Amino acid sequence: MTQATRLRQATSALKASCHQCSLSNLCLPLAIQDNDLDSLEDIVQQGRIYNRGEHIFDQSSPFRSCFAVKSGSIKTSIITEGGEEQVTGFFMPGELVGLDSMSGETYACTAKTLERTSVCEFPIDKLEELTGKLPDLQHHMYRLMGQEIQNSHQLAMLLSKNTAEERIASLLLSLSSRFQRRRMSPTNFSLPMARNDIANFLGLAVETVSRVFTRFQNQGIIRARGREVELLDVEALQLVTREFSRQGCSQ
Amino acid sequence: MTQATRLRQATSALKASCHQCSLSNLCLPLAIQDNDLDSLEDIVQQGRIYNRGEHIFDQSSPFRSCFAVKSGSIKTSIITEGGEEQVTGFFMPGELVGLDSMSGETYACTAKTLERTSVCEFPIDKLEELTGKLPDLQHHMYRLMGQEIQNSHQLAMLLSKNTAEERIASLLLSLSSRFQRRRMSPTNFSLPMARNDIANFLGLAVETVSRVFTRFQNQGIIRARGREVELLDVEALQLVTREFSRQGCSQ
DNA sequence: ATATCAAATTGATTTGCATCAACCTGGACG
DNA sequence: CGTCCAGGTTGATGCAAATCAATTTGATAT
Repeated sequence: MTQATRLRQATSALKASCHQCSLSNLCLPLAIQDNDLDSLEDIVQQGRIYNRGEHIFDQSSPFRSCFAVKSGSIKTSIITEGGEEQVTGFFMPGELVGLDSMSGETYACTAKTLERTSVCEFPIDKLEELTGKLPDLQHHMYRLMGQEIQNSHQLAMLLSKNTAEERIASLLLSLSSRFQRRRMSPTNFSLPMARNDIANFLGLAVETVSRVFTRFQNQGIIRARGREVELLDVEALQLVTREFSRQGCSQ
Repeated sequence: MTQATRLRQATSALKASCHQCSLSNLCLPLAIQDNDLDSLEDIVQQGRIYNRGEHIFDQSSPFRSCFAVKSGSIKTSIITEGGEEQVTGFFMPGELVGLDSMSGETYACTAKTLERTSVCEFPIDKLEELTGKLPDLQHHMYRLMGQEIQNSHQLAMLLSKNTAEERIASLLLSLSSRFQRRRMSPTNFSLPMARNDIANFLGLAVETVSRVFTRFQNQGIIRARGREVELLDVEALQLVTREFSRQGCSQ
């Protein structure tokens, strides 16, 4: 092993090994032929490990990279001039954070870890260069960004048309399916975020979130103690999310 | 003029002339060097003229193209299983419609004209191919999609944190600045959409929109008669949008 | 002109959730 | 072991906006 190699491995900006990553079927490698994976590995940087509550990047600071969650979880939020916070998303392993910032020279939001979290960093200039060479990767980026727009539209719809119960049921189901895709239990999981974040994300007061949780619990739909949640009746939850529209087209 | 040329010009899929288009400083050409403009013209199709209320594309139908508004205006909306509509955006000349659909094989929303409207059509496969060749164009697409995500986050914030007055003031100011960028009066314009669409977009009841309009009118902030709007006191409007956060950080 | 129908306005009442306030719970730490 | 404090729960009250209901206005056709 040369000194240079040893040095490179010692720096914090280690190359990540997408080849061996367990998330390669969720993350960017998903879009890439095996023989092109090297070129992705060439640009990716292994980020350091963050403790709970640390900032990955801050709103208004220079936009340099997108980040893929490797383990742990992240919340993104916008801070208004008045100091109000609006949580815009929660991100789980394999998901890409920072796409909304592609519109400018600075980050459009702040990304904060919800627990001990590790990430992979994709410097945006190199990523753009690479997507120019790999049509499949470019296509995947478009897909991801399109999906992000849709998610955001879904959130807007939830906020403008649905009751507190419907919003919370939707969030629980969304988390459930995302845990499932990551080969974790879809009915028995630990919420990565605090009630406060849930409330903020869903446009509710903390008290309301709390009340809905206990109401669901009393109805036997879920069992919750702190952040530990068990979905006892998924169908009932799905029913809740559609309650509004069911009334709209009854008879 | 050869017969072939004459024929080509007679078909509905005429090539658009981006070179001569007055929107070239707003639309995709914005991102392209003059000498590359030809390659954009090669893939763009001049769409037909649509009357008010016609559909440009429908949710769940095969996703083929993005559309740039040439004249007129468009609203996009999602229809839920329950038949509920949620307006997700309004689009003015030079703006690109359909970016949210890049995530899948079908359109994620329905695009409907709000008035007599003409569009340019960009077949998505050709557009992707071209963005692979023109880094500036690719960069611009990323920017546009990132902006779309941000817009949607802003909307979510508006819906979850702001009062009816604040939402409507925001919309009026957004329209105002967009008219201004198009060299139309920022204080004197005609709303392209009905009260109903405004209400739906902002998560309000039509009655509330109506009431806020008259309240603003009585306060001398605007003058409105049907769709004709005059902004009499822009500063007051801006103040309304910040009222919430001002209270949050007073003292 | 007049009829017709959708869009918009205005008023009265209800309601879901925010807000205010008090109290619990559990983990960190001296 | 008790203290502290943030995070969470529960209860009482108020309010902004939805809903229900009735007109009015405006556009299009007859």
